[in-house]
Order: sequence, then C-alpha cells, then structure tokens
Amino acid sequence: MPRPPPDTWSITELAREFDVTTRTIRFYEDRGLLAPARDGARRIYSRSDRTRLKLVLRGKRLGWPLEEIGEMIRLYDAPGGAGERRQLELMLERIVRSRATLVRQRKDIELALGEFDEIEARCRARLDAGAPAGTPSPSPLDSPQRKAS
Amino acid sequence: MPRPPPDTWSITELAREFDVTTRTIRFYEDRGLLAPARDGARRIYSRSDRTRLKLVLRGKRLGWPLEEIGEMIRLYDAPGGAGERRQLELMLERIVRSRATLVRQRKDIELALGEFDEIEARCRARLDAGAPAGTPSPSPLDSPQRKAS
DNA sequence: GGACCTGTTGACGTTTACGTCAACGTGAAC
DNA sequence: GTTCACGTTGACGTAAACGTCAACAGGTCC
Repeated sequence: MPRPPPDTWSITELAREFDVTTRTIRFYEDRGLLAPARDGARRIYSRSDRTRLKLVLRGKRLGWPLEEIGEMIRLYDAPGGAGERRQLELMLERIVRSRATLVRQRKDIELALGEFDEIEARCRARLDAGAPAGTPSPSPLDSPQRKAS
Repeated sequence: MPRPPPDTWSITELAREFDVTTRTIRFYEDRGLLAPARDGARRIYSRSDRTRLKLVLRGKRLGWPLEEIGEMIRLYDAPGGAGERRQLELMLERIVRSRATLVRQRKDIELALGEFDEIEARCRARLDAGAPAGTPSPSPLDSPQRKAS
C-alpha cells in the first residue's frame, strides 16, 4: 500500500520537490509571500504553504515580479476576510487588469509558437535539401509587412 | 490621402512608439540585440530593426532574459547564412526546448485565468449578497486536494 | 562526546536591466 | 551667433532576486 502524502514539510523537502534553494524559500518568506508555522526556530510548511509556494513559482514562470505575485496571492487568499464592499470592487478592477495582461501574454505565446513553426519548417527544408552549406536564403525580418505585435 | 508609413526611424521615434526610453534601446544594442545603421554618429533604424525591437519587447513581456531573447532572435534571423548541417540540427533542438517552455507558460496562463474566474465569481457572490462586511468564507488555499501545478 | 545533518539569522556579494547624470556634437530656427 | 531639440558616449547609481559565506543551535548516531 502506498502511504498517504504528508501534510507538513520541511524547508529542504520543499526545496528539493520544487528545485529551488532553501535560501530562495526563505527569501520569499522575507518578502511576505510565505508565512510557515514554526517548531521552535524551524519552519514547518503546511499544505496551504506548499500551495502558496507553487503559486509563487508559477508567477515566476510567467515573469511576474515577486511584489506582483504577492498581490495576486493575497487576491486569491483574501476574499474570505477582507469583505468590505469597496475592497471587493477594487479587487474586481485588479482582476480585470491582470486578466488583460495574461491574455496579452497568451497572444504573445501564440505568435512565438507560430514563428517557431516557421523556423522549424525552414530548417527542415534546408536539411532535406542536403544543406549544401552556403546557399543563403533571405532573412524573414526584412519582409515589408508584418502583423506581429 | 494618408501618407505611406516611413521606412526608417530615429531612436526617439521608436522609443515613443513602443513606450520605452532611448536609454533602453541603446542598451539593447549594447547587448547585441539591435544593430542599426548610422548616419555619422546617429542611429538609423530600418524596418527590420524595428521588427527586431518588437520581438525583443515581446520576449520581455514573456519574462525572458535579454540573453535568451538574443538567442531567439538569432534563431529567427540566421537560417539563411549559418546553414551548416550540424548548426541546423542544433537549432531544431533549441526550438524543441523553447517550444516546451512556451507551452508550459501557456498552461500556467490558463490555470491563472481559471483561478481569476473563481475569484471573480466569489467577489460577485459576496457583492450580490450585499457584502455585509464580516461574514468570512474559507480560504481556497486550504482545500485538501489541488491539481494546480 | 565528537561527528554529522539539518536548521537558523545576518551580512555581504552578484547579476540583470536599466535610470541618471555629465559633457559634448550638430543641424535648424530666429 | 546663440538657442534649442535631438543625438552621442561614458561613468556611475540602483532595485530585484537571489547566492555565498559565517557563526551558531539542536538532534542523533555510534
């Protein structure tokens, strides 16, 4: 029988699991992104701490600064407590803006993927042609019209 | 009649168009991402220089370091000249890896967008309920199972 | 009762991606 | 002929996100 997954973790366990250094995890705590419990001086990470770390790393993969990641996480974490009407409306505004950024990024990715397909096709064409080493083709950067944004 | 778009630009024109500083554009040149022509000392940007700058800024929006952006652009620019067989194969490898990164990022975006939808729904629910200021709901971070990566 | 592993805080160093002057050149405008 | 916008190079400063020590503490293995 496979034993059930643990529900608390040490800092090195998390570091290994997500391939970051312990220094990095402590740094995130210092910037207010994590707040693990303590056993004496040692940090004990709960399931929700672990989830927060995952969210942080996802934000990083999307290129967000830690500050912004913190705001996002607080967005995701808060709606229980800070339920003032004005607060909720502010939150919705933030979501609209953040969503626009994400959609923009997604579009950038689609464009880049399309260009990778082009490059690959040209590479394969040249390989299939035997790649005679020295038959230049024009750079795609010089095309007169492009719709890339 | 609308006059045709220009086919060369000054550094300030590009800076204004793309909302960056001239310092930034010169810095990109310093890192080898741009190589505009010169009129004496002044930089003259061609259509392909402008396209390169657009590619750089897109890379930035995706969170890539400038070094990596440089490699990507060279990927996109090179396949005409450097047509050695071995080079082409290396290029294909690079494309595979870069594509994987992009796909991963896209997945991260989809996940984040989904969570934004959740947050928005909870916000609206609370607003519709009159937002009585002080009826806490549980934090989603504490849910026992999550498939978020 | 050392050796060793894991953990802590604190201080300092480093890289990236620019910002911010300073000092100067140059062509058009008045 | 000087003012002004626009441009140049070069040096220095800086914020973010860690890396890299150093010095120390608490278990535990033998």
